[in-house]
Amino acid sequence: MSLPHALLTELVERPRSGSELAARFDKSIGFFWHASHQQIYRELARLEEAGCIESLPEEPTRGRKRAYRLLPAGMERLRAWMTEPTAPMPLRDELMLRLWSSATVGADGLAQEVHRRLQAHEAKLALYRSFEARDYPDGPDSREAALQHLVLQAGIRYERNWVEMLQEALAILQQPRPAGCDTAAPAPEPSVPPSGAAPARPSDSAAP
Amino acid sequence: MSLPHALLTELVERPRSGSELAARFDKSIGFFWHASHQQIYRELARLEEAGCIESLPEEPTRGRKRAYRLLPAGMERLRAWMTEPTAPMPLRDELMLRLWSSATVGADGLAQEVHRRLQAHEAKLALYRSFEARDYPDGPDSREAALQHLVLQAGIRYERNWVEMLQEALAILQQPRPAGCDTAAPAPEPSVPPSGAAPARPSDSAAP
DNA sequence: TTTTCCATGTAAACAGTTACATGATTCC
DNA sequence: GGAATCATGTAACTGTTTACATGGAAAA
Repeated sequence: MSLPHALLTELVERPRSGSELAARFDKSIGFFWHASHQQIYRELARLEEAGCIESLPEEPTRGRKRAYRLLPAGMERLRAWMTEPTAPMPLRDELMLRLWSSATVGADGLAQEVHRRLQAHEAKLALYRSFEARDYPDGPDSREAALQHLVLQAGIRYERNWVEMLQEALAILQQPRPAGCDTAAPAPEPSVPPSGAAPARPSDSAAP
Repeated sequence: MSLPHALLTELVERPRSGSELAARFDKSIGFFWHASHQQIYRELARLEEAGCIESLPEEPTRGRKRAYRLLPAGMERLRAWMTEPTAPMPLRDELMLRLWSSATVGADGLAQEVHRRLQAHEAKLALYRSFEARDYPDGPDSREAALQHLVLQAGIRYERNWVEMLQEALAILQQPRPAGCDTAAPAPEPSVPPSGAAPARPSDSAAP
């Protein structure tokens, strides 16, 4: 239930249309929350019906821009939300699952996939760092800027984490084989090791 | 589409029942993929219908344990999945969104919430580290153990990231106010400031 | 036997994704 | 005028969560 509040926050500053909001979700807010335009339009309709926002061009027009303005009820809802408890969002990633599976199933072709993802995360890390260099070049920021800077730094750390992780994963996947295939060539893999072959099964005891 | 493959992976070693699988999702796999027991039972039914697994006690019994065994088709599906491309999972967390919102709406009571989350992540970090100390006490692991160790390390890094982040967030939230009002006192917010007023608005230019 | 807990489910609501549709604007 | 693009939607599907229901086993 975070999307409506993300939208309300964006409307505090000034009225915006769905496409403007969608564009902002690809930039700043997108560091830690993503939303497609379909989600945004649907949520805007809900918020309007709930009396949190109002459409400025009053008649519903398809194809023409339609800005929404924050109403007092929306501001109230936003403030109430700020003090509610949050639940930690668990780490959830398919590539991690595959690395786990590869320990029991075999690592055929996985190095290639890991390498692809590594490149993607490196690119994103570089992008975020360029944002940081451009938008926060000087020392300590004001309180407001510091909070937004912190959010960007979270994105940077997250990507850096992935880069380091995947580099280690590559090292493991390529370790038993000699050199020469660390960037582009897919690592040759042992074809189907027997299922019970893994000597260590820490997962069986990985809880108190 | 990762849940079925997570289940299939768990069934490679030996047949397991729904509750056994659910228990494992709270431990090892839970570091990077979570699933409730409802999801698991539904997915097991699907996998059985698809011929990937088979139920050992053949008649469907409600209330009694029901182990599933991996079938060749399931193993095939698992192997095919290992080479498919993956999409990076974007960072998505509600507390980050609130930190962002607090820059424009005000930070009332947020420090309290940040502190609560900080404690939760510290606890989880300590738990994961204890797993690591117990399950991987000695030096370098075998290839299989190294992969599973890496997954645990990813969880550790993820939690450590959060701890560092939230500590900084606390420092920011408590910095400008001398004392006493960092958790309860309302921050006066500019009621609809003119759009260009903020000194730093990196979000407006945070894209190439 | 009654209670309690465990294991297996069912049902409904919601969030998010994908594919597609339509009206307006702009550019040639 | 026609094509391309932008802005706003609709519809269907999948995945996830929440709440509840039921049968069996074990314990009191």
